[in-house]
Amino acid sequence: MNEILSATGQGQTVSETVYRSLKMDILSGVIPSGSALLTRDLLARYDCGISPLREALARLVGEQFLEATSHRGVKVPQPSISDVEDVYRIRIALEREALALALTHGDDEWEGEIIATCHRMEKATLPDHVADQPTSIIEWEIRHRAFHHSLIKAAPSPRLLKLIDQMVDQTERYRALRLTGMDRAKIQGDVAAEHRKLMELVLARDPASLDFLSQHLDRTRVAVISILSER
Amino acid sequence: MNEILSATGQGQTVSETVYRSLKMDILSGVIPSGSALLTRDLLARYDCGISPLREALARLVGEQFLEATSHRGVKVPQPSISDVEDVYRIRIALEREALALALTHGDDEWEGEIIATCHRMEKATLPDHVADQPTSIIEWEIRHRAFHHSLIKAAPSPRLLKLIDQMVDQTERYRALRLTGMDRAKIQGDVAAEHRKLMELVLARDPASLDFLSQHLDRTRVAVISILSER
DNA sequence: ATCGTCAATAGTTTGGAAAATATTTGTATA
DNA sequence: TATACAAATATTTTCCAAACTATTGACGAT
Repeated sequence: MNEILSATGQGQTVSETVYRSLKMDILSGVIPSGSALLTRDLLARYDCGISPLREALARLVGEQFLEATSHRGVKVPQPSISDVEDVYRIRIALEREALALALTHGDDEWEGEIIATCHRMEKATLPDHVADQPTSIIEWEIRHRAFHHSLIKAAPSPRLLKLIDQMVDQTERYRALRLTGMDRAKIQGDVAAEHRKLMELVLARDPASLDFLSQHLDRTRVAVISILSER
Repeated sequence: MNEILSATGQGQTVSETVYRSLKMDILSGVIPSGSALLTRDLLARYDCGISPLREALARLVGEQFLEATSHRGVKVPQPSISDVEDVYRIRIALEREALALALTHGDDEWEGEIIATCHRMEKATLPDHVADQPTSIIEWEIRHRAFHHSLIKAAPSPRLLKLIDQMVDQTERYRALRLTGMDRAKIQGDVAAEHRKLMELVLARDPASLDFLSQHLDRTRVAVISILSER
C-alpha cells in the first residue's frame, strides 16, 4: 500500500490512480475492444482493493468508456460507425459554441497561446535529426490536441470545456485509425496548411472560423468512418 | 439490510436507492447549496453503509451535482449566474442539434408521442375540480419535461440524448426559481401558446423550429437569471 | 429429445475496521 | 502577545470478509 502511494508520486488517492491507469489502457488500446474485464484480473493488474477499483469502474461507466451489464461484469465497448458519428456530431456542436465564445472573450494571452501551441505542433513535424529529443507521430498528436484546445480555451464556460474534453477523449480510442495513412509528408502538407488557415481565421476573429472548424472536424470524422467501414 | 431492501420495494440495490434519494434532495433544495456533506450525517440520514454511500457520491460528483476535494469531502456547488448561463448555453446547442436530427428521422410514432405529451401537459393546467387526481404545478413541470423530451426523442444519438438529459437535470436545481411568478393563468396563456406553436413547427418539419426552440429555452434562461440576480 | 428445476459457480454489493490525511487545539518559546 | 511546533481530533479513504444475486450447466421427468 505504501508502495502504491509512493509509486503515484503525488498525494493522489488510489482510486484516482486506478482510474487514470485504466482509462489510459482503454484509450491506448492495450485492452482490446469488446473484451470483458474480469474483476480478479483487474485487482491483480492494478494491485489494489475492491473499493477503489469499483469506484474507478463506476466513473468510467459513467463516462461511457466502459459498458456494464448486471452480474456479467464490464467490457470495453465495440467501436461502431454510428457511435463515431454520434461523438463527432456532439463534438462539432460543442466546439462551435466554444469557439464562438472564445472569439468574443479571448485576450492577448489567449492569442499568444494559440501561436505557441501551433508552433510546437509544426515543430513536431520536422525531421528528427536536428532535435535533441526525437518527436514521434504520437508526440504530434499530443501537440495537435493542445493546439485545438488552445483555440477554445478562452471560452468562459468550464462545463462546456469539460464536455468537449470528454468527447475528445472518446475520439482518442480511434487515434490509431485516424493516423492510418497519415505520414509526416501529409502532416507537413495539407493538414499543416489547414491548421494555419484555421489559426489565421481565429486570430482575425473571423466568424467564418466557426464553419471552417466544423468542416475540419468533419473531415476527420469522414476519414475515421471510411477506414472503419473497410473492415 | 432486509428492511432496506423491503423498504425500497423493488429489487433495487442500496447504492441506487441512496443515489436517487440524494440526487432528489440536492435538486429539490432540501440540502442547501454551499453546504458541506459530512459522511457520518449522510450515513445516518440514508441508513446505509459506507460503500453504497461512496458509490452514490462518486456518481453525483461525476455528474457535477456535487464538488469533491481530496480528503475534504463533498459539497453542494453554489448556484451562480455564470453557471446557469453555462448550462443553458450547452443545453441549447445540444437540443438544437437533437431537434435537427429528429426532424429528419422522426416517424409516425414520434409524431404521435409529441401530440400525446403535449395533450397531457395542457391537461395539467386545467382546474382541479374535474380531475380525480388533482394536478399540481409540479405535475405540470414533469409533463412539461416529458413534452420537451418527446420532441427530440427520434434523434438517433444515444449520447446526445443522454447529455441533454444531464443538462436538464442541472436546470432542475432552479425549478423553484423558474416557477416563481408562473401561475396557472400564465401557463394557460403565453406559455401554452408558445408550446403549441413549437409543436406545430416541429410536426411540419419546419427548419424554423430550431430557432424557435432556441429562443424558447433562452427566454427561460433570461427569466431564471433575472430572478437570481435580484438577490 | 425437450423442457423445467436445482445445484454449482462466478460476480456483485455491503458493512465495518484499519490506515491515511487534514484540521484543530494546546503548549512552549521568543 | 504572537508564532511555531506538536499532539489530539475529526474526517476521509481503503481494504477485506461475508452476505447476496444472477447465470450456467447438469440432471431428471415428461
